[in-house]
Amino acid sequence: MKEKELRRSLAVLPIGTVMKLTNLSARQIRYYEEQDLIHPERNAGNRRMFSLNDVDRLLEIKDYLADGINMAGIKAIYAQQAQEAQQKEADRARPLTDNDVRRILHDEFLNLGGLTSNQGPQYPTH
DNA sequence: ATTCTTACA
DNA sequence: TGTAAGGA
Repeated sequence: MKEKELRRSLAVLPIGTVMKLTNLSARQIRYYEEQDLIHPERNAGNRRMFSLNDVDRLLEIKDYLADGINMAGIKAIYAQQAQEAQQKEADRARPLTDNDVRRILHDEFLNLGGLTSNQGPQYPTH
């Protein structure tokens, strides 16, 4: 199921198409790029080329804005998501250490006592 | 015809 | 954010 993501990442849409797909003005789209909320590629003629992921991202940005969130807020959201993604990536490559096991066992002990309510930190499964 | 950058009676 | 100007 990785061919799909590859296609969604292909930058094949000119700004005019993206404008119709998102109902955003070229001005707004370029401004969001300036704010590093999106990173469309450039073709040989310096024309911006967007991927389907870029379009989704723009629609997402539009929703956040409609909910009253400002540029800084949106940047913060994506910054955090990027951070969580990196954390997940880090856990993927690092096998559990003895300390990890101890911590996991300790946390489970607390959960059994009903001392906590929600999910605590997640650990690699293999 | 489209899109790009820069700038603001 | 819109829009005009001047080039690609």
